[in-house]
Amino acid sequence: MFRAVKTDVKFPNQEESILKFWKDNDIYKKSLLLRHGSKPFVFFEGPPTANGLPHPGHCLTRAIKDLFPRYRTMRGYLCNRKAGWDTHGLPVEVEVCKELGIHSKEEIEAFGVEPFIAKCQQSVWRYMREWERVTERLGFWIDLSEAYVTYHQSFVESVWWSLKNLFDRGLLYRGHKIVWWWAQGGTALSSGEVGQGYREVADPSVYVRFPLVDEPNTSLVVWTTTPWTLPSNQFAAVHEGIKYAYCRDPESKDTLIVAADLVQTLGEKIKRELTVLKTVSGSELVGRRYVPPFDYYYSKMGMQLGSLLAGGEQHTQWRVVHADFVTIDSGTGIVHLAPAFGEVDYEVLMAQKAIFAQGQGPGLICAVGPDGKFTSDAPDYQGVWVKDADRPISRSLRERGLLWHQEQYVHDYPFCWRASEDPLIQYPRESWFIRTTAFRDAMLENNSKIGWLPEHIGPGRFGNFLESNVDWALSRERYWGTPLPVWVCQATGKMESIGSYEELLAKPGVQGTEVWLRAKEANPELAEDLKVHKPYIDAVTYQSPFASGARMQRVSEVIDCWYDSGAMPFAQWGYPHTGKEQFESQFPADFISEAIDQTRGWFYSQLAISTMLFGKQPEYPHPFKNCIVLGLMLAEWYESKDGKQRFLTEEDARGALGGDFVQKTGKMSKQLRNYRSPQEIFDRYGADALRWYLFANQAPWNSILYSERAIRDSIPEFMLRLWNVFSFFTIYAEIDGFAGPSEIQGGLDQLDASELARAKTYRPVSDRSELDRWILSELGTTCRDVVGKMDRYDSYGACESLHAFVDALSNWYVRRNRARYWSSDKQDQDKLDAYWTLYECLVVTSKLIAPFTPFLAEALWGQLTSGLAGVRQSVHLCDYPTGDFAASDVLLNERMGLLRQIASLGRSARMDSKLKVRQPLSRVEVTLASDSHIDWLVSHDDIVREELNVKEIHYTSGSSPFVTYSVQPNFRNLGPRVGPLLPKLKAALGAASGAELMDQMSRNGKIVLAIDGKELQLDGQDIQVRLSAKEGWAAAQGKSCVVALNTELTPELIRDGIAKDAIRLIQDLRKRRQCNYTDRIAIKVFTKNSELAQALEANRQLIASETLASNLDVVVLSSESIEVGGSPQCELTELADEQIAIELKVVAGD
RNA sequence: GCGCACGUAGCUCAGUUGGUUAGAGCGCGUCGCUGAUAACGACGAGGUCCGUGGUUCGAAUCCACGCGUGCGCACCA
Repeated sequence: MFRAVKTDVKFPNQEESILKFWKDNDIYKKSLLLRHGSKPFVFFEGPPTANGLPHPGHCLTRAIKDLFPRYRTMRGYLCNRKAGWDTHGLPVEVEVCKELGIHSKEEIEAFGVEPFIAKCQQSVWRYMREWERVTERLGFWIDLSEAYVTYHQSFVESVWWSLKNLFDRGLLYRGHKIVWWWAQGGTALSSGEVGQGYREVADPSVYVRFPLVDEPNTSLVVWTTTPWTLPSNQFAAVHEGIKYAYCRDPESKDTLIVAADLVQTLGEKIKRELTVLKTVSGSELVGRRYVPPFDYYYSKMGMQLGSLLAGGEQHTQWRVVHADFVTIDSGTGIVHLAPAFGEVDYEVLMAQKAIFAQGQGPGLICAVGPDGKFTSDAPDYQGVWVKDADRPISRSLRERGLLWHQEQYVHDYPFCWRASEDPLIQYPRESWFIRTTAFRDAMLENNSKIGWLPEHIGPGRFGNFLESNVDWALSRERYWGTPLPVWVCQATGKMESIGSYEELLAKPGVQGTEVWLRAKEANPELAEDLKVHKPYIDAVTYQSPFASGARMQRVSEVIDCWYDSGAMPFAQWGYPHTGKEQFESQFPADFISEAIDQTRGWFYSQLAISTMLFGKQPEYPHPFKNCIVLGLMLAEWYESKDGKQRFLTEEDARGALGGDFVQKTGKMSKQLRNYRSPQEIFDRYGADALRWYLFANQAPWNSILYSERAIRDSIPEFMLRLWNVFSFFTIYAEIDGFAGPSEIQGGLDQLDASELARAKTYRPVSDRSELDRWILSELGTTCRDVVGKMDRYDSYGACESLHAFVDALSNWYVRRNRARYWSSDKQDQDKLDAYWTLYECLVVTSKLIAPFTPFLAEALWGQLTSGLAGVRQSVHLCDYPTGDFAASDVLLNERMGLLRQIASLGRSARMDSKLKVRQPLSRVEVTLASDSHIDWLVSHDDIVREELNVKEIHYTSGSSPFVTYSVQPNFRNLGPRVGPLLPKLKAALGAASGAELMDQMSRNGKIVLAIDGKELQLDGQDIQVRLSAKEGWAAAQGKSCVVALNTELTPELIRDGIAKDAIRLIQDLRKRRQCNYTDRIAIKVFTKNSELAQALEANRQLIASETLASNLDVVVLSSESIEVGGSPQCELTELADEQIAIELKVVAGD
């Protein structure tokens, strides 16, 4: 038995109770148990950091991450969902520093590394509760209790294992790298941080002469925007393929060498004509020696020679070298190289070093200290901050005649994002790298096999990123992170890597473990996991295998926390120390999803690590097969026009500013607080509303507006419409005592059609009325469509399908069928068919929407199956409907679509002629372009008659007085065949009489035309016929039909219209008097107009039955007033422009 | 500066391998329905498909250039 539900449902409240139901009954666990042993669908959770509050963007990723696992689970897969938390790294340290009111490394050291990391460890859980609440409230089913945590010992050891693997294969190395250095803060910054701080500035740029050693009065001219790097010059670079010109400058005694193509540009710059003396190719310049502008190093090493590996000797530096990156886009085509202060410069140095015998090549020259000030190497500038040295250096060059030209150069330059006055410099720093460049091709190949959504990410953004791969700078000179598991022999400097804590303890002569033990003793609260962290792990040393008596000591660095996240596919299981089985069954992932900012983050770290560790075992792609790359979520807010009041909600703006405000959109910003907390959305509209909005409004990779109004608006168009259908069903099912599946003998499970078919009153679909067959056919089509789309990860398309179905169900099936539910015979088979059909639609729909709006689905399922023994406890324990239970009838769908179109055109025609639907009309003429569906339409004319309230309907596909025909070529067909003749053909067809052409076609089966003397035969497939309504008719036209109304009103039609109006008035009265649906009433109508009375009398039967009136009196009053005795049951109103009074009395309840 | 994406109605977005009348929802306007009822529905107005040029019988769709927006990369000396 069904209980009527209210239409004013409060979704948020309903969701809260469903959350409780899920929790109390362990539904999520059951959904997994149910699929025990099934084919796995593997999902990886990209770990969020829980040391900040979750924001709306996280809701988007979490909603998508929930959708597909739920769907696959219902499709019969086992989808484990292990949560995870990213817990290491600079963001955590920064957060703790803020709390402590410190920020430099010295201050951290002073505070103490030990208490510092203890604070870090605690801080990562600060917002855990909020995260868990948002996760749960959104309906994101994921196993939070089994979450992996990147600081846990097992995770750390797993990372160690992988690093040891790379180390042993020679892929993890220590090297110098040029990093972005914040000199004032004494630390390198990550590329992300650097990217935050770019700003446009004007820097001095100088053109400097480098005189050649072996060619008197001849100089190279180089250009640089960082004069302060000149004292550290080591090479000048040219490109072998570029032509260089020897030129004479009238104001310079030297002959100058610059790129030939730049001679003119440079001449214009200095406003003097440069005369080209000769040109040489770059390769002829390579190897030439020059005198650098400062002799701090040159004076000592200028003559230094080194032995070449290839034999012979060469000067170690201050030579011209070739470099690929040299272009003539700017400067002079000759590049000053200061390897200490530029990454590409540094690479050149390394390459040069490599051609010399060990120890014979050039070293790195660096006249600047880590504090960004010149060292004693450059005594003239010692202690001067590099940027402050630009000016004196230029002056010195000018004084010595080396400065050929100087100008301002405007460009973007990075500054510290936390101290925005401090420019960053590139600076050499020793750090650890992973040789990812050796795997560039492998990563590209692996990438090419990944199913990216949208597709262009693969070859586009991600592929490009891989193409320009550089070795992964792994180490961080910080505190809170996975310690780099490399121990160094204090005597020989030889190193080895350790793959686990146990392995470490098994080393000979281990010492220092007591540091941890003592700390733990002193503070038993300390998490056991901290023992593999700084500073405890640093204390552990062992006997060196490389030199007797020497100790092995860990290097001081921790690693980039992105490595942690990229290692999660195996580290989440502690693999290979533990969890071998889980790893093997849960790798690679079938599906992951994050926003596009993870391209260089988690997507890359995963792919790189996986490719390096596992190669082609298993086959590519791994570690993930499919990835939905989400767009960024944007904020929407309102502000006053003068911009004084900003970041308001729409409501607040309206309240505070009247209508005088503007809507703004932009990036979400924690600082600006330009978005509302997801919790507010949950409380006001519910999680399903948010989910549906996110899924159904655009393809997931588009950026999406987090708009409260849009979220609210997404409710009525789908969820509420479905709920109203459900409510309709329950109202009548209760009235009629429709038993539904409770009458079924034997076991019930998922209420599939086969189970329902066992009910006595359930008839085969083929025996039911056409509308029933139609909606079930649409249902089957929808199931297949949704499944096909979801299998392709097209959630947006699936929502479209679901939306269209709910629309058809609500706005056609239910609307056209209402009368069937009102029939007084409770056992009427047609009525029972209607119930069963609607019931089945609702049951299947609740399953279909379960992954999308899990709460609404659960609410529907719960009430549709209430009291049924044996039925699955939750819709999420059901199998997803695939549509194979009902043969879908494409022809029927098409025909019903046409019928709906005809109804719509009819309404349009009525609108045009201002004839409301309640006024019956005598006749409708429908003219169709083709006769293929006419017989069917004729057999269904009752539907259209009722829908359009007309007495008669007439279909034709032949000539019609309401319609003109025009014939057009079928371009798709004829295009390839007649090509260039098409425009003329089109014109010819247009010029001819449409009716005549159609005549010809029906007589001969073809049309023959001569175009440009060429005869063309067109058959039925080659033309398309268009209809249009002739002027002067109340008609409306669609693509393939025209609907025309006979607008003539006879007295009888007018009477019928009056009756319809009367019915409506009485119904309205019933409602206002709060009659029950089943109450019988007695009606008295008072009027002075006898024609009106006649109209009512003539339709007495109809009015009485429609309004459940057991008595209908029409009283014609002759007196002046129709106000009758002030009876409380009597009401004054208007009917057909006449005043009347209606008295309504309830006679009996049902 | 380079790369990737995007640019379609007032707003948010769809638009299949190019096919000649470009769609949806919201908003707006008009109206209807009234036994789902503080719900619902219909109809309508509204478009130089960013611009220019090209390919083609035919371009929102393909190509080139430009403009604008977003994101990423980058002192390419």
